[in-house]
Amino acid sequence: MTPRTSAQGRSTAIEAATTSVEDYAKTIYGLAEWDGASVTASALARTLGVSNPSVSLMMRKMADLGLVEHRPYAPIALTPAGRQLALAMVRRHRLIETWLVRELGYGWEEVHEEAERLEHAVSETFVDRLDVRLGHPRVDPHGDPIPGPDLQLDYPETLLLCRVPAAMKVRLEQVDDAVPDALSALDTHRVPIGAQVTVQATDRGAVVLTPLTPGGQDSPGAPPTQDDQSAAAGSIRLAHEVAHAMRVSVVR
Amino acid sequence: MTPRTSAQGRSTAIEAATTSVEDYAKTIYGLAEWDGASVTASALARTLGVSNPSVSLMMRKMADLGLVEHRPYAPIALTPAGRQLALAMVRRHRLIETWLVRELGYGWEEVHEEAERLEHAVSETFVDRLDVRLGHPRVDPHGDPIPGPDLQLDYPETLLLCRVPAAMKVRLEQVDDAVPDALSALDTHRVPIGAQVTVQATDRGAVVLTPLTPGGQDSPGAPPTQDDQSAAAGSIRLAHEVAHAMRVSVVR
DNA sequence: AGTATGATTTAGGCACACCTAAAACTGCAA
DNA sequence: TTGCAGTTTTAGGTGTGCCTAAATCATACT
Repeated sequence: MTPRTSAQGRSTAIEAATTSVEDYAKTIYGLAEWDGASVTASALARTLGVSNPSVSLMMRKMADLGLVEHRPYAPIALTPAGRQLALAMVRRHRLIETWLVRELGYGWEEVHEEAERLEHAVSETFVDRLDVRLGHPRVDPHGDPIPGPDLQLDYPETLLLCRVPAAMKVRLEQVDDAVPDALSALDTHRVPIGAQVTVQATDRGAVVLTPLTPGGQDSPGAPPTQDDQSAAAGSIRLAHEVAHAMRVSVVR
Repeated sequence: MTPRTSAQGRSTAIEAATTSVEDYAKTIYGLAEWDGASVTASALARTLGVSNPSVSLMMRKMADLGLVEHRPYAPIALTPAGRQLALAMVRRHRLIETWLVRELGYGWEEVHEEAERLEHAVSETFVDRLDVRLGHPRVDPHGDPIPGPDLQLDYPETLLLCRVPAAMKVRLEQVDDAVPDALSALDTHRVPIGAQVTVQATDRGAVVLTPLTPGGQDSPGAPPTQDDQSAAAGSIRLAHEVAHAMRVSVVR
C-alpha cells in the first residue's frame, strides 16, 4: 500500500509509513510488550513470516526514518516515534476487533485476520469516530488494553501464563488474538476472560490448570457438554505455545 | 496490496485481483455505466489519475487475466468476469458508504475517500454481514443502486442531468459521490435525493433548474438561510461538470 | 492523396517489498 | 586461542505498478 497521505504532514516519518512499515512497527512492539525480551532480527522475521534479509533491509529503512534504533548485529528497539506508530496501529487493531465482535456478530477467533487488513486502510477520523461509537472501550474482546486517543496505555500487572509457578491462583486477563489455538482452547473449556484458575503444575512451559469460577458464561439453554474429558475432570492442559499466548494477574 | 487470497480459489482471475486491478475494473465499469459511452484508454487514465502508458500496460495484464476485451487501439470493454469483479467492488463501496453515513455519523461528502480505501481491505464475509446489518439496502446515501449478493443490479431508467432538454420535470435520483462539487451544490441549495425539479434552461451542458418540492429536508431547528442568492430566487445554476455528476428520472 | 494531430503503445527506469545464495560477524567452547 | 555454529548482513534478482520520452498508429482535414 502507498504511504498514508495526510493533509498536514506533522510527524513526517509516521505519515510516510507504508503498510509494511506499520506491520513491522506493530510486530516489534508486540514482541517487546508481550515477552518483555529484546527483539532479534530473526524473531521478527519468524513472526512476520518473511526472510531474515528482508528484515535486515527493512530495519535499515526504518532506522533512516527514525522509527527504530538499530546498530548492525544488535537487537532492535523502537524509538519514541516508532512506539507512537506501533501504538496507533494497536489502537486501530483493537478498536476494529471490538467493533467487529460487538456490532457485526463476529466470533473472537474470526476478527484478527479481518482487523489485520482493515487497520491499514482506515483514517484517523474513522478510528476516532469508531472509538466514540463504541463508548471508548478500555479493552478489546481478547482482554487486550486499547490505547487511548493520546496513545497512552495502562494495563494491569500481568504474567505470561507459561511463566506462572505451580499452585498459584490467577485471573485470566488477556489472550493473544493471533493464536487461534489459544482462543479455541478457551472456547472449548469455557474459560472466559476474567475467569479465575489455579495453576496445578507446569511442565517445561506447558501448564495444567483448574477453573475456579465454574462454567464460565455457559449460555442458559446449553446443557453442560459431557464430551470433553479433561474439562469433565476439571483439569485443563495447555501446550506451551498456548500458555504463552495468555496473560494472567495474580489473585491474592 | 497483495492479491486477495481466498480459501477456495474459484474464479482464479477475480481472486488474483490486486488493488489496482480492482480499481481499474471499477472505473471502467463506472465510465461505461455512467456515460453509456465506449471507454477509451485516455479517459481511463484521466479518471484514474495515471499516465496513458500505465493504462496500456494494465490493459494487457487484465486482458491476459480475462477481465477486459482489448485489441490494440480499440476501446476497452469488460468481459463478464471483469463485470463481476467491478460489480463486487461497487457493492462493497456502496455498502460501506451506507454504513459510514448511517452508523458512524459521516456526511455524504466525506464517505467516498474512506470507502475507496476500505473496499480493498474487507472480506466477502464482512460485506455479507454488513449487508445483513444494514437490512439489505437497495441504494446508498447518494442514491446509487447497490448490487445484491448475486451482483444483480436493477436501477430506474435515468438520464444524465446535463442531457435533459429544457422545460422537463424530473426527479433527482443519483449523485456521483466522487464529485465533491455536486454534493456541496445539493447541500447548499437544499436539494435532497428524491427532490423534483424543473429544468429551466441548458447552456452547453450547464443546467439551470427550479426546485418543485420546496426546501427539501430542512432540519426543523434551522431557519431558512437567507445568504444564498440563487436559492432565494428559486433558480439554481449547475456547471456542466456538476450536472454531469447527477442522474434524474422523468416525471410524467 | 498527404499530412498534421491526437491517441496509443513500446522502451527504458524507479520505488517498494520480497526472495535465495553467499559473505561477514559474534560469541561460546574445546 | 582458535574454530565453529548460528545470526546477520550484503549481493543479486523477481514481481507489481507507476513514470517520462520516444515511436507508432488512426483519422480528420486540406
